[in-house]
Amino acid sequence: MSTVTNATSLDFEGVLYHNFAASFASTSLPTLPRLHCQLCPIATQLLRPDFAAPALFDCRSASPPRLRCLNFARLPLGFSASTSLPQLPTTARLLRRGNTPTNNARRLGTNKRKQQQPSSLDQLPRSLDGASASISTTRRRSTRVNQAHVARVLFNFINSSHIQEALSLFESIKKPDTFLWNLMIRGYANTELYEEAMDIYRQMQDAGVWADHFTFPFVIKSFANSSSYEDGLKLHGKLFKIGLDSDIFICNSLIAMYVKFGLLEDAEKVFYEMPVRDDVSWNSLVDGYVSNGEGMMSLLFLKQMQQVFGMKLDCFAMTSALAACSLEKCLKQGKEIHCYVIKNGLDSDIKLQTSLLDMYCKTGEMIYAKILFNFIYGRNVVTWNVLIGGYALNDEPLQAFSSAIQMQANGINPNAITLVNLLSACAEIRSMHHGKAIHALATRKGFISHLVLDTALLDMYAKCGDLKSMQLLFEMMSEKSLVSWNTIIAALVQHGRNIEAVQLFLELQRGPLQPDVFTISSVISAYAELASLRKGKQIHNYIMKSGYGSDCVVLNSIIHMYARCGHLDASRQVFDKMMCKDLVSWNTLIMGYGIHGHGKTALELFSAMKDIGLRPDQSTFTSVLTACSVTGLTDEGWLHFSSMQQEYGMTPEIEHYGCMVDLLGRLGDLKAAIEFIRKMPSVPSTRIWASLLTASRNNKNIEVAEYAAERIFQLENDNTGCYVLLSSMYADARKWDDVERVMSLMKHKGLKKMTPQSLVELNGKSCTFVNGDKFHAESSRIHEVSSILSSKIVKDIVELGTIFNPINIATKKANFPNRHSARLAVIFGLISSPLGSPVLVKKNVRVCNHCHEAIKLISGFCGRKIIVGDTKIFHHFVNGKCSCGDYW
DNA sequence: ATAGGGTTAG
Repeated sequence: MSTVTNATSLDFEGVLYHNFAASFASTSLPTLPRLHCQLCPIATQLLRPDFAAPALFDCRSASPPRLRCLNFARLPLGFSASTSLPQLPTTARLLRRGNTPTNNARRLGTNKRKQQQPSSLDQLPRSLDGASASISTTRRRSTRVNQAHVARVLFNFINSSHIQEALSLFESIKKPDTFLWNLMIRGYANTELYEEAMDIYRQMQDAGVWADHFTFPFVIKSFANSSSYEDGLKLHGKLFKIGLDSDIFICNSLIAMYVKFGLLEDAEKVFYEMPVRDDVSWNSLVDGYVSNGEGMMSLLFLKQMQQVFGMKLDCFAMTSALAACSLEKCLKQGKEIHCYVIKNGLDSDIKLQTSLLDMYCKTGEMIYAKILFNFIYGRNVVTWNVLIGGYALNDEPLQAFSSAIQMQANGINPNAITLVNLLSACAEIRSMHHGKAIHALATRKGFISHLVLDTALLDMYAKCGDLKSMQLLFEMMSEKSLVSWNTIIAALVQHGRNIEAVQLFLELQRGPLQPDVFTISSVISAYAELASLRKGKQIHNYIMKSGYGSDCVVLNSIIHMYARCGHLDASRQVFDKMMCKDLVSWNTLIMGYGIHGHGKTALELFSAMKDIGLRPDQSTFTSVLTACSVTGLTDEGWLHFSSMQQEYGMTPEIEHYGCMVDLLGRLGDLKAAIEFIRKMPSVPSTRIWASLLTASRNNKNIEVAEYAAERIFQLENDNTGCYVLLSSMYADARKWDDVERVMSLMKHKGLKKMTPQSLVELNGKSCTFVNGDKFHAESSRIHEVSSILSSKIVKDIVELGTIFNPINIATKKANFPNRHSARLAVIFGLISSPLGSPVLVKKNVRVCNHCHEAIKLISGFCGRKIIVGDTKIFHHFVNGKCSCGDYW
């Protein structure tokens, strides 16, 4: 890719250091040697006698979590936590187990062979020849001795991960017994070669050798990790038949398998029905809840485990519990666990410390995180990655970069995940420059292709607005996950390329991957812009029937979809019925009321939201300020704009400034608007200049319009909307030469004016109109009514000479305002629907002022409510007035 | 001989 080659000469330290030198200088992560017995300040605080560790049950959140009942009632009478608690203390167990292989490869979906560890076992034969030789010597002795020796050799091969040697030896054995088969299956399963493990198991069955209680845990693990759903369920049935379904090891493996398949109820069933449980059984379920997104359930289960059944939490339980706290943003509970960790002297466990650090990062407590980080002994690349990821997540991209530099200064090399975290920091600050540098670095370091890294790159290009690079990279990716698909579908929707988004969605469905809630909510948004209420309702129905009907993310996008389809009541209904409203649900509904000009209702919702204890975020203020600007609530707008800074300590973003420019424009004070833009702390973007252009259009100020347009063209010289708006302003001012100049400039640039279209829906059928449309079955009636209406009520608002150069007026017939698509659609809606019912029209471009004026009059004349939705807002025309207050 | 754990993308 050219984008990569341009930047390959850049080097990590160089690029980052030069660009972030300032922030680097101010960062002072201590490099002092630290004693790990030294108590960190957080610990001191947590251990103070007056620190009341909150109960885990005290999980107060604004929206009640989805909780299933903990079904301890299902347990047989006299149930105790365990009848066979582990004999070994936890630390000893850990030591005994040694370093288990990381499961990164599994999670990344790669199935690469693990690097073979150098053999440190002296008793191991140097080569297979040696092994065969020793076998042939033993062959002379009795068969029993021979078998035992082969078993020992194979055992050593397996334990030292010499799988190839083990296989050759295994294949040379005439009739391997169950133990030898088990060794082979274990060897493959423990080196993440699950397909091979399953293959050996099948061969074992074919050979007619009985599998025993040692065989199945590995087979189940292989099924679980290779997503062999059907095989897994079948195997459970078989275990029941042969009476092995109560073995503790097998049950624990089954719990883990069901957890991986996302079948929590089945995992619970195994747990409740197994005759004996140990800490692994409990921990597997605690972890099962978290990894399936049920953090609250996990914490409750953990509390029960501890309080009711008197189980002591070990490192595994606490790691899962911390993940649950991160997921549910339960800082108090996280601190309680931190407290527990310190009291039990577990603060030397690097994995547990990293989990604690992650919890503080995910709950947004970066100050705590940094203090803790400084006190972690033996920080590794993962510890650093968590910190860097924390900064990226908490809107401190510069800190993320400077931490990466610090990390290297401490002699720790970045890995692919470090770069993933840095890419999200680049995306955050929309810095394509740094994003590309990291792309180049990733290439040089040989991290490409890495599925997650590639996906992070997709996201970075998407957020920085370079959809071309994004699509190019997507096509080049050798492996794509659902997240990769979701990233580009969401990006296309965000950039208004809805048709392409829907096409990709259909393409995705043809492949092996199944869409999830994120895919579905993106596609709902695409349909919301593309299609109609009818299509929207169909999708709503489809979703309610599918398993996604109670998902918060999906329901939020349905709220958005109905609002965009002009059906605000439906949005409200969905919102009211939602069991799990989150901040996004509120933001979406407030925005819905905002774009429909119901500013007061939007503000009422905003206070209701704050009353239940939800803290507004940047998007909430975008919704609130949009509502104020669309409805013209100037005082409220300024009030909320300043409260977002003073009360909530937020830095307003471009969108917020844009809303304020809209408000100033609405007052007609263009000077104040320009002054406001001039004083903005960030560089004004197209969004800002477009607001100024709109303001000058509404205030008929050509000079300011030219100034704003010039700025827009500097940033985006292919902004079609800007050319069109400018030329129509020149037309209104009868500056025909300028009209010609702008239009020919546009033509010269190869830009095409978007064909205005209006869509009206009747009896479940949607009809699209273009300007001067003659192809509709009812065309003649529509034009007839149009001319009657024009002559009766709107004749004097439009003089054709004011919008077309008299010279070529004859050729512009189709574009006469009384033939504009919006007018045709409105009239068709009026004559085809029952008297009194409202008419809804959707436009793909903004409404022109002639149509706006005309539709206002038509609504008064017919006594009908007419709603016209454009790309930005919805105009509600009632009794000759429009909800937008004639400013849009 | 057997089962479970930390970081990442929307």
